[in-house]
Amino acid sequence: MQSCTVNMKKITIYDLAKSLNISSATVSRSLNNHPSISSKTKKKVLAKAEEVGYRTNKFASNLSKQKSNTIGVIVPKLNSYFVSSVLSGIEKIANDNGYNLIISQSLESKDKEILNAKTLYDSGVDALLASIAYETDNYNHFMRYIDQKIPLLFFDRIFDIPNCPIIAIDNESAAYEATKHLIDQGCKNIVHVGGDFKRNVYIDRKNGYEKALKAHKHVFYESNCLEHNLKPENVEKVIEFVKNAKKKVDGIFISGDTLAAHCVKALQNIGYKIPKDIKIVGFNNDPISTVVNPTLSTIEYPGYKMGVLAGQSIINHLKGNINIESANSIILKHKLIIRESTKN
Amino acid sequence: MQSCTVNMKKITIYDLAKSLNISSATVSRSLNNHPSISSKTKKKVLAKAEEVGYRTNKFASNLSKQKSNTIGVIVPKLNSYFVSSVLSGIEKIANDNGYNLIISQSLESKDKEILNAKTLYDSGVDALLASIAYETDNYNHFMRYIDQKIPLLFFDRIFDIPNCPIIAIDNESAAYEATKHLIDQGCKNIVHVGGDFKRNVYIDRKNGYEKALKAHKHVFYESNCLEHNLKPENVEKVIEFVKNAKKKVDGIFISGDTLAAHCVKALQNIGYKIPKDIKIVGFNNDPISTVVNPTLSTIEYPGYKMGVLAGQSIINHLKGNINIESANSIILKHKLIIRESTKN
DNA sequence: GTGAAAGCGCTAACAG
DNA sequence: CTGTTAGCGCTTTCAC
Repeated sequence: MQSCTVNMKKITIYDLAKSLNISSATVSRSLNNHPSISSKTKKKVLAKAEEVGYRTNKFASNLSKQKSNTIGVIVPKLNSYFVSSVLSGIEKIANDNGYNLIISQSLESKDKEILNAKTLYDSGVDALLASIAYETDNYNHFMRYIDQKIPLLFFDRIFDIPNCPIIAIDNESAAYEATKHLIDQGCKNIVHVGGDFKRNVYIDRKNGYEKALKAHKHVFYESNCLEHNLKPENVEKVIEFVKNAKKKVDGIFISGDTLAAHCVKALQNIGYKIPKDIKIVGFNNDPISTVVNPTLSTIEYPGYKMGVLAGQSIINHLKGNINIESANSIILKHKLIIRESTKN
Repeated sequence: MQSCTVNMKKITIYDLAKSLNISSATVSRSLNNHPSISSKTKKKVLAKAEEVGYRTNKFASNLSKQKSNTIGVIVPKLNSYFVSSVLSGIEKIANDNGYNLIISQSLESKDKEILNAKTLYDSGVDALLASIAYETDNYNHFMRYIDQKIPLLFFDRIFDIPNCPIIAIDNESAAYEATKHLIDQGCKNIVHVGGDFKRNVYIDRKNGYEKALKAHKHVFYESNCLEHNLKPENVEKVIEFVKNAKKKVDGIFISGDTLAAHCVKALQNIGYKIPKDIKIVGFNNDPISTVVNPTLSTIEYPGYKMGVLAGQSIINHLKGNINIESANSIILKHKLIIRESTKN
């Protein structure tokens, strides 16, 4: 590796062409491994390029080719265990396939999401992967992608747009299993704490909770469903609810491990025994769930895998391996993990 | 918001120019809010642009302007609480200032980091923010940025390159404080578990640990320093060490909360009382540290803030507000947070 | 197998 | 205040 200490001007294919006494077209073709170039010239060009440290100018190339080798990603927020697992998977696949990732976060704001979608469009991303914000209630801002036939895939927090692939888990049946597990363990009055019930993820889970109750001859009370942003700061709301409940709460299904873990601690602080008095199931299988005492029963939520599949799926689209019209929905398997917080 | 269902061709400034009977230059200037255009024409152009759904082509613009409004980021790995906090901060600032972020992860591999650095360079990032991989042992692959005067900033895992700004915390004194705290609490034989001691972050902490011991008349043993990748899977190594230690271990300073939390649990499982038998201090103030029982004393490590500052610093450079030659190092304040795991 | 030349869409120096 | 024009660096069609 030569360390180039001279502050050299950026060199172009013309420079290469000149110093080799060939045309810039030949240089370009050689660099792109075009079949109709003799391997001799190719070698010559490559060697020279290496020698002088030539690096292609992607703007020019993209402008000319009208594609960017870049995939845009919009997530609700970056600093979440689940999201960063997904991103890690996406990045792995993208990178392995020579794609760059432009990542932006909506911070759960619809306006920011709209802006992000615009910016990424302007940036000429070849495809967009999105997981939508709490606030977002329509998909107008994504129509541009669809109109321009830019592959668009939603993961986790999804919209059901015709012909638009999605990757998610079956939140409803996951919630059903979680709730059923609590029922099986003998819980008589199970409370559900979920995120914004406008979002597919959370309304699906609520529905699963409801179905499980009804399927097992429990009464479903709307009032037993707490809508909550799932941040640990708000653990008090849950605690208050439990304390003030007319009928003793003996089971809680919470749509997030971090909050669940904090609930465990907070409930213990005011004298409840977990799992004896109250059994708790979380969601996500965050690392936190194995550390809290008692360890937390939860739903395994395959973030990294979701990212990998999202990446592969969109890249397949881009490479034309899959007919983009045949929108495929991928539903990943979840898994109920039973730990101490629901033991009998 | 009009939903354009027709699959329209992408429109350019020439289209706008033609339909308004003005020159493309005027359109361009209007779009960029150039001072020397009458607000009347500006309005006209903007209106038309909005009407027909014009979006600027960044490749052309970037090619012409030789800048991309894009900042590259290389992190060791995406799925870490600390990293995602930093990224969240960077993204916030970048987005507020109209910059895109291209994010890539080295997965702690030197080769991948080199490749990422190349790719981002090719992608024409205006600046690069990097936190280096475990494996990386030289900065040749960053020289290109320096040669081309592309602002380069290291955060957290840093290299000391002349004139290259860094943002980090004072790991040595943080470790010193953590160790001193254990000493103050009466620990007589304190073990240190750190990451790869080649990395500044971890060697600095080790040095801080050593200095604290020596400053307080404790003997420093190299053999009491465990080099470790800090993944919870390897908690056994720590446990084995503690069990087999000739002199009873009564304090552990661990360079990461996740591992520390798992150590707490694992040690409890084999009969140790925390903090009575062994006191433990972690690092990072991850959410996990407040959930483990006993809660974990740790060093607060301001990830989000680090990201914000990294973003601001690099954007200031880019905007020319700060002389790029005056490389400024920002050392963020850390804070020892005392919780139950070190109580007496 | 290689070269010439016309773009890709936008910017900016220069002219008016 | 606005228009003309020459690039930015690469790709690609059409010739040879």
